[in-house]
Order: sequence, then C-alpha cells, then structure tokens
Amino acid sequence: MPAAVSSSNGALTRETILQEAVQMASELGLEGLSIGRLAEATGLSKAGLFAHFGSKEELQLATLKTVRDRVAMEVFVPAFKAPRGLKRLVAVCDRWLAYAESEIFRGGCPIAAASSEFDGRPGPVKDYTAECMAELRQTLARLIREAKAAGELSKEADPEQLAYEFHALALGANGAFQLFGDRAAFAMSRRAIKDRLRAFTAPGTRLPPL
Amino acid sequence: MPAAVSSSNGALTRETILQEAVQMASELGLEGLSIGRLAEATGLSKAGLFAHFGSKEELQLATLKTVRDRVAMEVFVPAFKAPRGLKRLVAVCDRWLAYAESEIFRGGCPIAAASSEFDGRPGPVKDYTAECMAELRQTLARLIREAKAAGELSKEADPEQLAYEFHALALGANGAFQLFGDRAAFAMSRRAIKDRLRAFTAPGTRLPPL
DNA sequence: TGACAAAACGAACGATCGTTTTATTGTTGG
DNA sequence: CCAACAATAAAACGATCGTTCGTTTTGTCA
Repeated sequence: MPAAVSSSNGALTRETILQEAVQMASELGLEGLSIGRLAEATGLSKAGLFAHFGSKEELQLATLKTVRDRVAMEVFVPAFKAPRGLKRLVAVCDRWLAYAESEIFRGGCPIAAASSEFDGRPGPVKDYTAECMAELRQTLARLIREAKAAGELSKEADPEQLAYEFHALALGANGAFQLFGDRAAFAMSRRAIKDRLRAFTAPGTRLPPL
Repeated sequence: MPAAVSSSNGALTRETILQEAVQMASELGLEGLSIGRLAEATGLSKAGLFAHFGSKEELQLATLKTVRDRVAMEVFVPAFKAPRGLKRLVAVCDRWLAYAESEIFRGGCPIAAASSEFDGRPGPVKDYTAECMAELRQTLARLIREAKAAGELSKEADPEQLAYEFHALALGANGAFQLFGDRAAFAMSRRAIKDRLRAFTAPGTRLPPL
C-alpha cells in the first residue's frame, strides 16, 4: 500500500518543475517553454523531466492548472472574504490587478498570455485557457448581479456588459504593464472601473476603495 | 540606374511573401511563422525566400510593417476623412473595431498578437510593436483633446485616461473574438465607448453613431 | 537482505528550425 | 555577344525541438 500522506519524491519534484515552468511560460509563452531548457533550469535530465508529464501538451496543461490555482489563492480566496455585493465585486477587481502588478509571474499573467498565444490553435490548451478566461468574466458578472440584488447597483446596470468591460480593463492593464513597463496602467484601469461603477451605484451607497 | 517603375520581379514576390506572412503571423504568431512553411505556402524555396530578408528578425519586422500599413489604410485614412473632433474620434474607434471584426487577418490583429508574444523578449520586434501600440493610444488621446478643444467634450474628460480605456476595449474585443469566436464582443466594446463618451459630451452635442 | 517499483539518467531518434554555401537561371546594359 | 546582375534553387550546416529507449539509481517494504 502506498503511503497516504505523500508520494515522497515524485510529486515534490513535479511541483518544483511546475514552479519553474510557470515563470518560463509567463516570459516566453507556453510554446517557448521548452523541455530542454526547463530540464536545465531544474537540474533534471530531459528524459527524467519528460516522464513526469508524458507529452509537452500535458506539461502545458499542468502549467496552466498551476497558474489557475495560484490565481485562486491570490485573487478569489481573499476577495471572497469580503461580504457579498459591491465590496466583493470591487475586491475581485482590486485583487486581480494587484496580482498582475505583483510580478508573482515575471512575464505577467500566463493565462492571459496563453489565451492570446493559443487563440488560433484549436486543442485542449486553447480550450482550457478559454475556460479560465470565461470563468473570470462570469464570476464578475455574477458578483455584479449580487450587488444589484443587494440594492447597491441600479437596475440599469447590465451585468454581462460591465463584466466584459472590467475584464477588458484588467487584461489591458496586464498587457500595458508588460509592454511598456508602466505601472500607471493599473491606476488607469482602477480609475476606469471606479468611474464606471460610480455611474451605477444606487443613491446612498458608498463605493469601496479600489 | 534601376528602373523607376518597378524592380521587375523581386519587389513583387517580396510583396507576395508578405501577404502570406501576415496571415500566418496572425494565426500562429510571429515566432510560429516559420521560413520553411512560408516557403512552401508561396511556392518558393527556403533559401530563395530567405534571401529577401536576410534574417528571421527582418522578416518579422517586415511583416509587422506590412500590417501597420494595412491598418493605416483600413483605419486611419478613412477615419481621418471625418471632420476633426468627436466625429473623427468615433470614426477611429469604429474603424478599428470593424478592422478587427473583418477578419482581414484570420487570426485577429497581428500587432496586438505580437505585443503579447514579444512583451517578454526585448529587441527590435518588441520595440516596433510597442511603438505601434503607443501610436494608436496617442492618436486616440490627441483626437480626444481636439474634441475637447472643439467644445464637444467637457473639460472634465481626461484624454490620456479615456484613450487608455478605448484602447483596452478595442484590444479586448479583438482578443475575445479570437478566443471565443463571439462577435458580441464588438458590440459590447462599442457600447462601452459610447456610454463613456456620453458621460463627457458637452450639452447640445450629439454623439456620432458607433 | 532481497525483491520490487518509482524516479532519474544518458544516448539516440527523426523532424524542424534558421542559416550558409554553391550553383543555376533569366534579364539587362555596354 | 557577352559581361554583369538580380533572383531563385538545391543541398547541406549545426542547433534545437519533442520523444523513445534501455539502463541505472534510489527508496521502501516484506
């Protein structure tokens, strides 16, 4: 019977590999992530590393999954501690922008990068990135609906429309920061979201800080 | 003395190559654009094609330049026929979104794709894409300033801020369309820009159709 | 201690990459 | 007519890619 607590070494090195992989993928893309370079960076042999995944596509998917988990930990988990409604909505926007600005991944959000890299290449990798992107947008839409239900946003607020806009502004800040190295992009996206929310906040409700 | 009218064959096949290259680049990225595949697609030999550019980087730059010229022709030239001010501003936004939706390039705007692909790879290609992206944003900012000067937008309108937002919404529509195949993204970006402009239009000025 | 399985290794595979070299065209100007 | 030239081709270069193979190390349990 295998030990229940840990697979001892295998799962651990797999974790080490993926930590290096997400950094490489954020800078060079999921295709630029090469097994040889990744092996060299982790001190493993190509074959030894390869055996952990079985194919490059599986490595790419595992890398994306690692990123998704990290985003959940950095963005969604803390943001969902805010009470349902406008505060939670603002918290998700704020946390995602902070995540993109934090340089946790040196080349920006790898999922955002992959969604651009693979949008013209049908397959499981594109499907997974599309799923991640849709998840963020749908979450935003749901939070907006909840803020409306709580009476904090006016009935004229269109959840899908606003979620689309906030999503575009978040990705825009991530991209502008990577391309121009200008952190002002985050402030501008924050301001845009604030201004847009202010136009729909019901009278008597204060906008949480962003 | 070289013939003034045409370099006979060389420049023509170079043009043919680049027409194929922009399509490939829009779908597979500027790195995915391989000389072997491009040679096969154009019926040339690898060496014959290669001789036209001298290096892959030069091919990538020439491809981007071809795209930039096409954007100028499809977006800026027609949009600048509109009178200076709000109409011209709206025309640029409208034309850019129409360009992204038109599938002139099957994989979306190659410059937008390259800006994401190369933002982590310093060099001439990144520099050129950054220049193109900055040009669009600065043009938008200038048109907003002109609309303010014409009294069509209120003094509270921040040109750089609004230009940043419109740019993000344009890129967002391009990306969402490529990833999800959903043309509704263009309508949502149009609506977002309209709503944002409406908030700043001076009393008595009508918003041009978008 | 001996058996067994997981993990990692070194070496090689065929394919493709960008690039270089050498040679062969077809056109053009003196 | 021939020299000069631009354009293309064929073949090969070394490098790197993802992947496979067989072997060896490592660790655990009976």
